[in-house]
Amino acid sequence: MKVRVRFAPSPTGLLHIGNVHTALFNWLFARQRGGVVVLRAEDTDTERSEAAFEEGICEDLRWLGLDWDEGLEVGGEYGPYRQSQRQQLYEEALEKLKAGGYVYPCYCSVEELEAQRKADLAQGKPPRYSGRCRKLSSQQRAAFEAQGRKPSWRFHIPQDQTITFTDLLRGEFSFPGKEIGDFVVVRPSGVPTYNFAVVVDDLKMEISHIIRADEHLSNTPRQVAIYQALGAPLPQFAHVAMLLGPDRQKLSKRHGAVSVAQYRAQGYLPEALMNYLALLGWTPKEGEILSRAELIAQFDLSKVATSPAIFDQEKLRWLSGQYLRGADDTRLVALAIPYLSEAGLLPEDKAAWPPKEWLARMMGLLKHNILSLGELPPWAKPFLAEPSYEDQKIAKLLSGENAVRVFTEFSAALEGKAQISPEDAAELLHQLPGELALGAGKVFRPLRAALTGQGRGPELGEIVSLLGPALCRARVQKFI
RNA sequence: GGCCCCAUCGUCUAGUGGUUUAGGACACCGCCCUCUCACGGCGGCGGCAGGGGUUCGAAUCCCCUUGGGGCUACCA
Repeated sequence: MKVRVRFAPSPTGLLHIGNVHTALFNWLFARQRGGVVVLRAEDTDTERSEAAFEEGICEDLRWLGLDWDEGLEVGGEYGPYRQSQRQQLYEEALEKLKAGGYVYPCYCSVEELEAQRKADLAQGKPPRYSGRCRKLSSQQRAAFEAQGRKPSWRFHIPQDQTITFTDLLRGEFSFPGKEIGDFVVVRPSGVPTYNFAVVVDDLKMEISHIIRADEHLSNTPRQVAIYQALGAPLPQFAHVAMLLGPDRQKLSKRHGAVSVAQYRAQGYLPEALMNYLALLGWTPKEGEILSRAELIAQFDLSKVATSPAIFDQEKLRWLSGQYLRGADDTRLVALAIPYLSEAGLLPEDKAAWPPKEWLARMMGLLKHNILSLGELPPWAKPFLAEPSYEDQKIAKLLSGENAVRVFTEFSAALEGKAQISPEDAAELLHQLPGELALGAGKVFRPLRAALTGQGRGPELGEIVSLLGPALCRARVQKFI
């Protein structure tokens, strides 16, 4: 069987980390099986759907490296790929359901239904639709129509029917029809509801495997009933566990950053995010830090966990650091530029920027100090701008009793040099304590303070080499 | 309220009846490296939710309880 999976976000907001988690599993599965990934927009919620959100979602998916073969922006033979443009298909499907006697018009207003629902709940009764419009005579229907009421269409589930299906991860399911009330399939406006549209789309698009979060598990029998009414075979279902926040509630805005865009903005590498997401609910046979290709090769849908996982920012940060350290320095320069510019550390005129190779050396050092690019600016400041010396501890180091001697000796040692390698700089530095008859800390700490205005950072020898003898002397001489 | 799903260190998890003094990773703590903070290396702390069964033997199988989550919408 040809593997066709789909990712079907609703464009009502930014790409959510929980959604992208299941999107990733779909993608890994399809890529591994040589299948097709379809991207479609579920925009039947016309109130909240926006074109801008759709574009943002596509952009974030691409950034993450989750490409798709068919659907939004790329087209394909099964289009259109936006539910709002598939009205014709839903109407045809509805006609089939009408012809088969599976649906009936319901004239209840939203207010009436809401009141009934509240009343049921208050009495401790299950809030299920009473089914009263099913028994309407044609005269009664005509009367409602005469009042100008437009009906919604409800799918009837016989009380004695049992709906069964198999989940790839969880086995057999069997739901008695009496647990499921008659549900709306098409609104009075003619717009289909999710449960109906999703089935029509998955069917028409010949989706073979529906891999989604388990919040959809309880809705699956409704969808199965529609498949059956339409005389269609069932796809394979796989309900993976959903992502939770630290408080074990469904991951939401309350938990801080929950959109891909936010992690992107904070300067996480896409491969780090992908790797981390893959580790949530699935464990590789070997290793943890895996490239895209390794993830695809090792992924095993049947081994995906059914218990929910908490999204742990700390581990993401660690992974991000791992990827940063392993990243190519030239690439890091390109990625860092927006953050450096934003912080005012690069002139607007590109011609005035330090050479790319020099910036690459800088990134080669600083990548060991950060976990995301967003943390870069403070560390980069001494290299791209004049350090500030306001910090009390720094000021103390600069005015320490031996500081002037250290600075004088250091400056003299660099005199006449146009440049110096990290190794030579380290060598030169290590001779200073002996020459001055001082402890190493008494020499290096004030020097670091004068050169960077900070008490921490890369190795001093590296700093001296990168800054160059002239700048180093100038910074130190201010305090002599 | 009804139905469904889930349950191993704080977190992600390995584990599918004996090979387990329950393994790894993050976080945390300590030590080493060192001019500092990191990075890196080494070590430590820490868990089978509870109760019944089944079995010669249970983290692993069954039941109950508890806890968490989801669905029950003219949201998706």
